Amino acid sequence: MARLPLYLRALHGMAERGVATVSSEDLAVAAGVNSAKLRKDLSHLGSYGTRGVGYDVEYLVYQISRELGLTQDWAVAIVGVGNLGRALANYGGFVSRGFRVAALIDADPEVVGDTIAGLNVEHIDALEAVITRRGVSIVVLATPAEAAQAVCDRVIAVGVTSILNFAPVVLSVPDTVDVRKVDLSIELQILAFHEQRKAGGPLMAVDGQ
Amino acid sequence: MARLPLYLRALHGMAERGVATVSSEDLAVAAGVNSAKLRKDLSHLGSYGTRGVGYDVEYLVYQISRELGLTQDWAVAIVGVGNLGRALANYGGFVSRGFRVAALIDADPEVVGDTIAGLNVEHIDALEAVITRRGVSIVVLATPAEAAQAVCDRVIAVGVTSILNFAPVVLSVPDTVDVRKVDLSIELQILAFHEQRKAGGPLMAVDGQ
DNA sequence: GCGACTTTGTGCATCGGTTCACAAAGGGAT
DNA sequence: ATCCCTTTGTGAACCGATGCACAAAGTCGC
Repeated sequence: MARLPLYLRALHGMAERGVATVSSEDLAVAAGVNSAKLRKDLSHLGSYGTRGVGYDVEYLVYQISRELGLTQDWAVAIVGVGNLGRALANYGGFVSRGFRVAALIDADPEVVGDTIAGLNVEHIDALEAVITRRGVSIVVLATPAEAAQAVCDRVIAVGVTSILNFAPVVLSVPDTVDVRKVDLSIELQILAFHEQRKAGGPLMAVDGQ
Repeated sequence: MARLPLYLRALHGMAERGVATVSSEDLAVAAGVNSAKLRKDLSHLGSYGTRGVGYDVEYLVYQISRELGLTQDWAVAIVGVGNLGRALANYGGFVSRGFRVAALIDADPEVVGDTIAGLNVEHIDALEAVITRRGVSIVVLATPAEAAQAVCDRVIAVGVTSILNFAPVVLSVPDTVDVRKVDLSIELQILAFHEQRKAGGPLMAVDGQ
């Protein structure tokens, strides 16, 4: 389920604060979900709590981490080292959760060779070689929209099946490949939509007759 | 609906390529959705196509833009000018869709006073004043997790009701306020989860007995 | 050891969204 | 003008997710 990372984050916070045991109700509040939903998620995942007590925080952290595959180390390549790619390379949230930025790749000769976040930026020509050699299994696309599909095709050709796409295009991929999309501009547009609703809905413009 | 921005992007591309009219089927493919869903979305929004022909691209662009509120100019403030905040400030995708970055705000005296993307970074003490004076209606939170809730409370207090949150925390807000969350680390965790599934599911570890 | 209380796990009803499939509507050719 | 072909708009079945409510299970105090 897509909510497990949310639970995991809440649990990590509790573990740090020394909480040993937590009820579904409390955890649900911390994660911002319904408690029945949370219990169903956890039961579906096979983990057991103790009736009358709750869930053991440590044990649950371990179970969810294992389910999510965070007990292993994932090598991530970031393609496209513009402003966004740079920010991602420096983002601390990746490392802390079992993800390791293993390669930075760009097409701009101006950028290739630079050192960012301790990594050497490599040329797009070496894309396939770098991915294969470093065992990269997840690729982050932070390229311009025009370049995204081509890069996508190339990384799929060398066996990558998980892609996080920041480029504002709909990637076409075989259905053996998972793509997750983050489009910053779309998020803002959705907010603007709701904001406008609050302000009284779309104006009653005299439409084309 | 949350899919309107997707349609809009596809339509913009078509308009640029000189396409005058488009069928629900073609547009659905371009946006990566089912054609019946698309037709239902569009009909629900009140726009009309022509049976036997399809939709007029220009007209549809206008209708959707109006529905999303993109005919007006939205002032956005970015709070937290770290790597991510900087990337967002420089991101071209905002401006091109009716969003204007009207303010950059940070707490770090080292950063305050810098000019980024043509804007002066202002101090967090001036948060309320800046938001009010510049007519900011959407706030982007790119602060560390610890600071997010406090900033959130302050901007809500001066009337902001739309927040785009990049900080990895669950914000607690009154339900008159819309919050959209983008958590980069969670996206990667979901990919890792699927990736692991493909590789044969969680290992059959000898669990705690 | 026993009873009252707490909390999990889940059956069931519900709900919203998705998809299918088709009738109604319009365009174009003859 | 009429017929056929294309495409929309939507009724209805379907599906998964959600939330309620409760029985089963286990703890804690006495």
